[in-house]
Amino acid sequence: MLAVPKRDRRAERRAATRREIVDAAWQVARDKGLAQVTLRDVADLVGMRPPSLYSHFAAKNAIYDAMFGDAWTQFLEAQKAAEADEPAASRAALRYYARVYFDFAVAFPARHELMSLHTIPDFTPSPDAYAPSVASMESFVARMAKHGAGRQEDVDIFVAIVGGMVDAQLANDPGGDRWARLLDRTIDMFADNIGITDERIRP
Amino acid sequence: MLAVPKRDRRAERRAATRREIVDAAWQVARDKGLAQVTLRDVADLVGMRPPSLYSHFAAKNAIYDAMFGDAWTQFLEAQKAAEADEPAASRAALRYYARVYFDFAVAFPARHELMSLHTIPDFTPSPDAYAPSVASMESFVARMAKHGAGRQEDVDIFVAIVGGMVDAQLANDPGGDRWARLLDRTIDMFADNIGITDERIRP
DNA sequence: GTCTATACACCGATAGAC
DNA sequence: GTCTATCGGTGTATAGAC
Repeated sequence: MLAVPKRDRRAERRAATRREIVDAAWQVARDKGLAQVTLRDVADLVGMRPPSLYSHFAAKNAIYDAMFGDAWTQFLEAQKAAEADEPAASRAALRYYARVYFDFAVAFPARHELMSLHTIPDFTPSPDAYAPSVASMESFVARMAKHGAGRQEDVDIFVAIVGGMVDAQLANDPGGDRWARLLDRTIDMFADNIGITDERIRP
Repeated sequence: MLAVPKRDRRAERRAATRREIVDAAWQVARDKGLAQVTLRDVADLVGMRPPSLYSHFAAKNAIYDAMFGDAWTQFLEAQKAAEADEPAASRAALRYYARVYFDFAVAFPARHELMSLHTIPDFTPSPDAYAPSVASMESFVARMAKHGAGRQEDVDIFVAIVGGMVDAQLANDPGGDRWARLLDRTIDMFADNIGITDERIRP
């Protein structure tokens, strides 16, 4: 027997307020940096006093937790949206997966810092917030497997080198393209190692 | 005309106290994390009151700055010490460079965080503290050039993928060897791409 | 249920006595 | 050079107004 989908206006309002708070926290993170998010700044943006945030989140880290889940959900959607233009050829597909992740990360460094670096003291994502990250990884592994790169070792190397290119770009040439230009060639290195025989970029 | 090297006992004592403070800060970073270093904890370890630290460092970030220079000086020395066992064959040499950096970074995560990630808010290394990092990079580029991998693009990719392996290891398998085991194969990918023809590890 | 007012402990930093 | 005292700012907890 199915539950009747009765609307709960109170719950809707609560969820909307939580959304407002998380969005405000994103804005502060974008403007001042992830670690510079303070409850006072967030409260100012949503028109509350700082302690009022505790009616919606148990602690500051609970806001980070919601942001973490939010960020991976955003990437999951970006991943799904990117399916439409996914190339059929294996080498081109690998380049495309790397580019989708790279561009997503570089577009919003504070978000990438929260998603991938473990830089916020005493913050560990909850299982709920971690779920979209796992879903994204599972979807990614399935696609890698289609191109003969689904072994854990292959995926581990791919994830590490793409992450390394992102971090090098953000740390050493923020706003530039010094490592972005080298991404295709780096993925070709990987594709050669896996044994993919499509056309490639010469060093 | 050479300056007479006259000893300055006052300056020596000052330098020794600075060393004590920096070492205490390293210990706190090792025990609690880089961002968890507080002036109170450092002062406790050296037997001072927190404000007394300001007689030796202008600000907390000045301590981080000294640690940054210290860390890269340590790596510079590790690099020099590793020269003795450097393999002659190019592929083996590249693997060796990567391993020296990887092991150094993984041995002390908080130090690596300070050296490579830019995770401390409002901290930018001073030119003085940056100098040993530049010296280390110049020495590294010269060695890469000996093996035909001295172009900026080659070095950029090498640095990014080794850094990516380190970060993946520390973030996803701290204390383990899931990415450490894949480092040689990853460097082989790079060596193949450069056109080095020594023996290699098959995927 | 939601928000405010108040308070607390801790942080980096400064001023001034000794 | 080191101390005490103190400042403004932070995350957090709680009592109570509405």
